[in-house]
Amino acid sequence: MLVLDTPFHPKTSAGSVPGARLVVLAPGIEIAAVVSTFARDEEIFGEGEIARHVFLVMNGVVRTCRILADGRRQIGEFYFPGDVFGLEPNDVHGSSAEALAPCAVAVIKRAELEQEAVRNTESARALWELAARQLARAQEHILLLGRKTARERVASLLLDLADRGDGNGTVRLPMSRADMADYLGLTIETVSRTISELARDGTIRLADSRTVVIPNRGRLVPLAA
Amino acid sequence: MLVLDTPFHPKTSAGSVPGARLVVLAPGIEIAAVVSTFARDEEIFGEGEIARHVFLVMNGVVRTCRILADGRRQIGEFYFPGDVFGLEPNDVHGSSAEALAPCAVAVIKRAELEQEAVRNTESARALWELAARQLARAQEHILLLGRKTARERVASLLLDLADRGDGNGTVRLPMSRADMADYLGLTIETVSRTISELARDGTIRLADSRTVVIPNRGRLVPLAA
DNA sequence: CGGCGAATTGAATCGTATCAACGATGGTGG
DNA sequence: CCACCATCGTTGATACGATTCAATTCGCCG
Repeated sequence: MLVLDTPFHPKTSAGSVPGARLVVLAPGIEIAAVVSTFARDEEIFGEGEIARHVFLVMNGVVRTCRILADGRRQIGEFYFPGDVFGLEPNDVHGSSAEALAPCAVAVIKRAELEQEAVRNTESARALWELAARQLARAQEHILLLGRKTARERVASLLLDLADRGDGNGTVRLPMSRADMADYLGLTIETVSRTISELARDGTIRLADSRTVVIPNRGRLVPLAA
Repeated sequence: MLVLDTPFHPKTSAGSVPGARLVVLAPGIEIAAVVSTFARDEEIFGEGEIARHVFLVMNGVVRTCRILADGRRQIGEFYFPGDVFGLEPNDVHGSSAEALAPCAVAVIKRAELEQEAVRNTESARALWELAARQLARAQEHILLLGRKTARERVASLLLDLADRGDGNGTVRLPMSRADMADYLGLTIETVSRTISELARDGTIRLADSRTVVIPNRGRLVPLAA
């Protein structure tokens, strides 16, 4: 369940929302939010819950999941600091969201956001761009799941993580092999084997199981397509 | 290539756009558009082209595709009359779009649409909902591609098509087995075999290869999960 | 040091792809 | 109008990539 009254000391007061601060949802949208923290694997919202809020990752990492009746799980997306999640067209969340690692999340009231979009044209536009950008990422994910081999999927994820990290050639994997597998539509074992193969090739190097060094990005790129 | 000056006799004149009519992009967005027609397999826009327009299917069916260097193809979505496609966060189309069957498409200038969103708050909201709804469909597609078996994928598609069609139990498949395969992340042969199996079970009946009768929807639903 | 979850590795199995042949369908031109 | 050809769909045999099941190993925390 979502905890809104987590202890928190605001830097700024936003007036209308008690205990709130202002956060930058996107270039051009500054809005009142309450920051909540979540422990590893804690649920932020569940599939089917009423979507009263939109969320912004402050730090840590979040995953969204869908689960089939027999337990098969698919991760829709990983969200890093600065990313927005929980945008919904309906009033119900289509996926659940969980903290991959301990994290802080800005919780924005949907009603608040919609008012902001009405007040400010720039905000409305930024909001649309946010949704459209996520759609573009989803299309990339669809291509990966529909048509790429295990090796290509793993290479694609590593490159994506590298691009989202701090430019140097070292990628810290914030998620377990299980999370990678459920994102990539594979099993834990296949992900593990594939990473081992890439390391044996010399395409990557494993400092430890969660730290990948990419000595030559140009060598990994063709493997991702 | 996109043909904007296709011969067309407008029902209404929209003033600012010559040869244009007004179309309903979504409940609450009425906007000027020029209707263009496309032959089967004709490209409406290509991957990487500047995204100057947004499109509304008037009749016929459209598919969006991504192609890998070696020719592997993934269909992102099928669009039916009333559906909007070509929404892009960047200024470049991330997929190509082609007419699955001969079709008529309303072509809306992006600039025009953005002006409308600025003028009218309702339009801005509807535009956001459009993007978010497509995102929800993409998430469903991701679950299908990442975690469902061939049988579940085919069953899911048939149900989806049934729900989008005219309520009775007969579904006309507007696309080839190849298109179904590229949407479902399978091969033509697997799609064909799976449909044959469902027919052998009695779950569906094939009037002809493009016409599926679903005598008992309740029997197909559990097969889709 | 012991124990527990995460990750790796190996062997056997299974689902889907691939390769190949054949049948059905529809459009075209003689 | 019908024969022809191209395309689409179906079906069978085989191959292969990823999964499953099982056994260690690694890393971390008590």
